[in-house]
Amino acid sequence: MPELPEIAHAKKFADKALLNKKVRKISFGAAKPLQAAQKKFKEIFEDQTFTETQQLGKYLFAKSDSNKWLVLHFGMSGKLDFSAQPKLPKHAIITFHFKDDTHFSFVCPRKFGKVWIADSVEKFQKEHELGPDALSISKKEFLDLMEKQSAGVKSVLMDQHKIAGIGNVYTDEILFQSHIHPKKKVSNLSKTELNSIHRNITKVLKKATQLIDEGEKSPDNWLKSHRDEGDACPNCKGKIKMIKIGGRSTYFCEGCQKL
DNA sequence: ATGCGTGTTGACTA
DNA sequence: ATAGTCAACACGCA
Repeated sequence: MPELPEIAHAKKFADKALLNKKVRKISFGAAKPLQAAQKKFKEIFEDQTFTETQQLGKYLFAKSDSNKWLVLHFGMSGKLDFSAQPKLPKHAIITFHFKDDTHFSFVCPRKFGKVWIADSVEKFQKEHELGPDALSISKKEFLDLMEKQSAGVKSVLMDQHKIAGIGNVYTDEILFQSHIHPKKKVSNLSKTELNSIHRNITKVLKKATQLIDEGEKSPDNWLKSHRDEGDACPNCKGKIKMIKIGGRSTYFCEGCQKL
């Protein structure tokens, strides 16, 4: 589920399913994702009410009346669930039960996700050395940041310490729409190319969020709809290539994306 | 049935 | 500084 657009959608889901309801009880599943003791979660969030959510990149925050924040990172397989069924979803890591017997769960089959308790979003961001949210970064900030980078452009865009929120799939999409090869060194990018990347970060992430909210799939002219080696490039009809960058499957079009 | 490769995450090692 | 490995599970395919 887990890049900025998916988390933005999850935030809206949490606004409806979690906020402004008194938490009567909390239950737990696998322990690995929990970054504090079960007892702590109970002490801080039971008999309290969540009143607001925030997002920073791939992280979702929910503030409780106890003045502490619940922080969720979705890993590769995290999702939110809300239901009135007595049976909890499979792989529920932490579940908040309400008075009317409904419950809200953070579900994470592969257990790469994490759940923290934090004092504030700002403090969490600082402690975890997270960069600015990909949708809040201005063109000037972006250009200043990129000026200091020398690595390949995909690696830089995916680095959460530099910009928070862009993952494997949307990095490929942003570079595809910017007509830039994922291995091109940031130091070799022209001003025009940097501007194009910044514009496409905003464009792709906003559009993707809107599509997810509406339950629509990605447009056919997006690379995201063609993440398959040998598939036809929606631009030039050439063959989509797959290479590995930092261990991640990277899809791109050799014809459209030049080094 | 059985086993293998793959994948939207990040942290760590060399 | 970049590449490789790992973590844990579901799924598709041979």
